[in-house]
Amino acid sequence: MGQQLAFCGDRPKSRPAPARSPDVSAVRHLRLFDDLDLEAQADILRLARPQRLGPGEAPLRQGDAPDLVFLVLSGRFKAVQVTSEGAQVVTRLVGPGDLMGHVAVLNDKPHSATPIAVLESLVLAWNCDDFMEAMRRHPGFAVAVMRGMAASIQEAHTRLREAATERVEQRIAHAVLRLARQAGRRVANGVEIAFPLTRQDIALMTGATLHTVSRTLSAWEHQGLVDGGRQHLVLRAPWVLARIAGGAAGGEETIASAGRPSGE
Amino acid sequence: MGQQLAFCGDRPKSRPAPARSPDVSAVRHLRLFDDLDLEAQADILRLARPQRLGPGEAPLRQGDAPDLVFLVLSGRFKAVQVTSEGAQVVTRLVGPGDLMGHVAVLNDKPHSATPIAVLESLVLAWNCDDFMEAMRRHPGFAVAVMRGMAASIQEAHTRLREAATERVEQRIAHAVLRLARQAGRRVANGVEIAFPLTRQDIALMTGATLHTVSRTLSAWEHQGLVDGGRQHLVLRAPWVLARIAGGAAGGEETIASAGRPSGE
DNA sequence: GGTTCTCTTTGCGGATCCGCAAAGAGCGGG
DNA sequence: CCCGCTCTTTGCGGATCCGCAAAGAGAACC
Repeated sequence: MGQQLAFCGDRPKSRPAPARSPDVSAVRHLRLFDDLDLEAQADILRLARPQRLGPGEAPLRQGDAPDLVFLVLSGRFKAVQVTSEGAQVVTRLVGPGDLMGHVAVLNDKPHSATPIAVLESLVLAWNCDDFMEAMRRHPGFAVAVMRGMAASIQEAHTRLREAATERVEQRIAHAVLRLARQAGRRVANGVEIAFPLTRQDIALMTGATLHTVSRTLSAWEHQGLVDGGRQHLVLRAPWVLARIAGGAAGGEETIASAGRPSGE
Repeated sequence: MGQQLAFCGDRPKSRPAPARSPDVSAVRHLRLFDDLDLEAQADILRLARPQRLGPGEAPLRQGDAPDLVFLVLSGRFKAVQVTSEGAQVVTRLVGPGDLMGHVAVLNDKPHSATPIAVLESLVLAWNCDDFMEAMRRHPGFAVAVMRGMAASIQEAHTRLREAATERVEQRIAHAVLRLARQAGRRVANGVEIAFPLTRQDIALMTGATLHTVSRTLSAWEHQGLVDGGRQHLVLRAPWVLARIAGGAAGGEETIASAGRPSGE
């Protein structure tokens, strides 16, 4: 918090053992550990320290020196980037199996965003030296981390393309569909975004204003495409939203007018 | 040059030695090989095959299955992504030391963009299996690859923020400054973008139209901030452009009206 | 239960920037 | 040397979407 830019090796290598060492069973189902044998998993986990965060809390802050790497076990975070002028963006949504802080550690630059918990969350924290050492000792781990980064790059480039070529309504459609894929839960009327999400959040993800997002969602609600609510959203007709995202003008489209939902 | 693309693994593991095995001296100055000893460098290079591409040529194409990974030794590429509707974006600029195709290989998905050479270029190509094997065998190499990916993520997120929060003129300013940093060459009147760059290219990088870019550059040229030309651009007053990028309105700004160029 | 706060909705004017159109300018090829 | 190509410039109308403003709705707190 108040600490100056201090690089990752300032802390003594042999620090006191963490309160409780996390159990392998907590992570073995994550794709990050797929390729690793039990011994490697245990070796990596031995260095990790569990940490719990409530909504609104952040494990690290934009501008901080990169000293820790986090793995999300449960819960969800939104990574918010703030410019010097005060403008904000949500660069990505972080869920179970995703890492936080590794990009800054690898770049050896200050963290470029603040991941804010939107749900009660459980994470594992590594000292960044330990994290790098784990990757050097277990190449399979390094490759798994890279896979996650590759997915992150693809998503960023996809959003970049959307931002450059699509109108606001299409971008919002893409955003909510992506949210449904990443954090959706099947409910009676459709797919629910499974964490508190404000219109403002969607605006920060799409480069639109709060007002435009509200107007768009209202219109969709009148057409029966979504169910809105305070920090709450249910997609009733994802396939129609997909058509809107794909470029169909949002005119007089209704649930019935486009292909029905066969498989997901 | 005219050789066909072969799938990843189609070729026998112990294939005949390439026409000429690339020399370690060609890559040892690249950051990608910084942490590796000579033996490791040689081991990785042994599997690589050099390839030359002229302007307009592409080592791989969007939609192709990921079978090869390329390292740029010299020259430059622009990565172009095309949507099904025909809209285009330039997702990134690739120069010496950068990789191409690795993201798709790691994701095990088709390539999401086509890197088009804008200069006579020399690259090294790995069979993707060999590339993965090299990373597993040399963790330092894997980490170096990751550093490049981390930089790529940061740049993408930066552009995402710009696209979401800035006006066109600011985005163009940011884009040309980034170009100058990545591919700039000091000349008498300022910094020259050292490869053929059309207004259309800048438009595809900023999410603007060709016309708006042309208008903006014309205005800057009248103010003496840049020297334009066919596929050609020289930044005469990068510090003023930096002010514009930072949010200063592009009104009656001249070279003299803002801080002078002390250091770079 | 009332108050306060955040979040959401909706209206309206206007700046930005696209989209179409057409004419100039540099460059290579026949 | 002229032709044809691509790239660039410039004008103009109009749609999109922001920015300001203000009221309504839901949840939390005392």
